[in-house]
Amino acid sequence: MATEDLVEGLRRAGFRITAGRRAVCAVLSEGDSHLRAADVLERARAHAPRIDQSSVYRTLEKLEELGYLHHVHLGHGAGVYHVSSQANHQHLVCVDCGRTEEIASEVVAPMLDEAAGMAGFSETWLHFAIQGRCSNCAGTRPG
Amino acid sequence: MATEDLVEGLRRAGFRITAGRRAVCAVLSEGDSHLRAADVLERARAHAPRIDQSSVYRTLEKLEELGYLHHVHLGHGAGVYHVSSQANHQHLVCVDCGRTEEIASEVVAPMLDEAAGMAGFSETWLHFAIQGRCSNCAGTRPG
DNA sequence: CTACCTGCAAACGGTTTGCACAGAT
DNA sequence: ATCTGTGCAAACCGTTTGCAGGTAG
Repeated sequence: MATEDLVEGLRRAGFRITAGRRAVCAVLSEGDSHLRAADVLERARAHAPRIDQSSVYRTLEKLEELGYLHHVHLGHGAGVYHVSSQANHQHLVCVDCGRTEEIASEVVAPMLDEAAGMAGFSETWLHFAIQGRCSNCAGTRPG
Repeated sequence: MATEDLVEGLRRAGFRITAGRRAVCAVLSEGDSHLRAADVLERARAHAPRIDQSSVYRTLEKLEELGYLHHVHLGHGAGVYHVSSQANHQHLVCVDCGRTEEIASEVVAPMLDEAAGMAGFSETWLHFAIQGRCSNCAGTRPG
């Protein structure tokens, strides 16, 4: 998604366009997944040097409310942000070493939708974390 | 799982058995899922009034290392603890209201195992969170 | 001009850690 | 007697909030 699409989305929702907001949009449009708020802050400062973390959080929150963005807490640390249009995928997180692998959506989406539907849920985020033990760590510990 | 099983597990692993550790084990053996550390603390104080949160965390950590316990961060707040033998299930978490529904494992386990296996993961935790929008909240927001 | 937005700093909730003492072995 | 575990308090991380001043509209 292009910077201007995000900016325009904010504008249309009645929000003012500031240097900081534009910077956050620019960072998100770079295409990287799994950005933590701190990453967004760091990169946004390349465009808007005086931007503060609070502004980053506030902008991310607004973009998320508008549906341009999701965030998940993959492990036990900071949440990671995704622009919504990026290819859907799931995460496998190794509980031992923290390594994460992605699984393409097609593998799990149909089952997820069905399971969610049974409970009356809709608009399931096809981006979440499954915990497990990766191949490196599987042998090193009793279980 | 009975209190004594957990206590015995700690003992066999070389840990000393204190009133606090026994209290945490007792709480966990009550059978409730989704206990946050703060819940465990509160209930443990019924058995060991002077126990501190730090001891609760330390004991939970040890039980988790021994494989008796898992914990997950279902939403954006505190993590919840499960004793491993409890019936496996997944969680649907509503991103709007926080309501959580459980899905029995059989619905999703086969697919999960397959997906995890493709990435070389094993011992997948069949307990994690899927985010979505519950039936109550689905209509109230553009999306 | 006047809301809205900002940077700053401080509060916050959940968790972890350093310490000196208590207590299990 | 020894050394692990404890309670306490303070640090910590990620996130949120109150505020007075700044700026988009």
